[in-house]
Amino acid sequence: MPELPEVETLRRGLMPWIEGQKIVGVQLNRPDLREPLPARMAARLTGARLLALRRRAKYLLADLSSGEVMLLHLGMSGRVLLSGQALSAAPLANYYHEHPAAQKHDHVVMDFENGVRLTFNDPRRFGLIDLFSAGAEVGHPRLAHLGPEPLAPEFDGPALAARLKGKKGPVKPVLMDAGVLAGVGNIYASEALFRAGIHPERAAGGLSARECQRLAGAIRDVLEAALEAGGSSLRDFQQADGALGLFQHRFQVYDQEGAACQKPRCKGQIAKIVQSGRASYFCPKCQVA
DNA sequence: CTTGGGTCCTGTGCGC
DNA sequence: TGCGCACAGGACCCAA
Repeated sequence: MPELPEVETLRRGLMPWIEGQKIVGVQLNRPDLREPLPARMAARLTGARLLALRRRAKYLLADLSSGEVMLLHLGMSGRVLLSGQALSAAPLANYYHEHPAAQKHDHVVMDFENGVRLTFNDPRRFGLIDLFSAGAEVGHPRLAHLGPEPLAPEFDGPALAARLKGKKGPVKPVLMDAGVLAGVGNIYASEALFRAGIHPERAAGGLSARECQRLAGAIRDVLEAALEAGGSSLRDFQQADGALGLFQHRFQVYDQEGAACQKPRCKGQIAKIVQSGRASYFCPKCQVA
């Protein structure tokens, strides 16, 4: 499910309930996700206090009082569920107040001292959990080679141009390369190119400074719009299953093949192509090759 | 070095 | 209604 806005929405949703809380119990229902779970994971987590919850790209990073950092990635199908009596007073509707019965693919369950329970569910198991000492974060193989954060204040047209320089491949898959730019996935790559009016098959390194300026702005705008939708869904949208971190968002091109282009006065029809094995959506009329 | 393709895994939705 | 297949929001690994 998750791209950067979903992960950030999840981080913001979890933070008030687990930050500063001590982990009092950890239940592991299988030894691995995509990779084996960290050695002695339950013992290493139990008794530690979760000091802060950060995000880098699509990774959540939890700083623990034990001096270790827990890294969590949701993969394609990962979800996090919060439950517990402590949430009864919450102004938020989309939490369980009682612990629900265990579901299929509930792989990791963590209980905090305030009674809040965090459940990680991931059918496809492309998710990842790692645990390492804080000093090992810089240089962690999953984090060391990530590109810049698109929501960081210093990310702008020239910064994007520098990342795309010399890249001969089509811009859409290049945008999805986490080493080029962190956190932009298949949905928002298409959405951003549409907003910027740039064809997904354009050579990444061939974009003009002006186009890079437009594209950088479009990436930031679409991510922020999704974040805003996530934030409001968190407050207002009650999900049937209580799952946190997902929200309905109206995409302008993603999964909209055949729909009318939403740009004013454009009579185009959204098209779908496959690039590097992933679906890309665009308007052939206003995104010129 | 880049780039494209295969791979991990389960669930869902579509066409027949 | 059942069955088989294509495809799904990520990201690594490897061959060319």
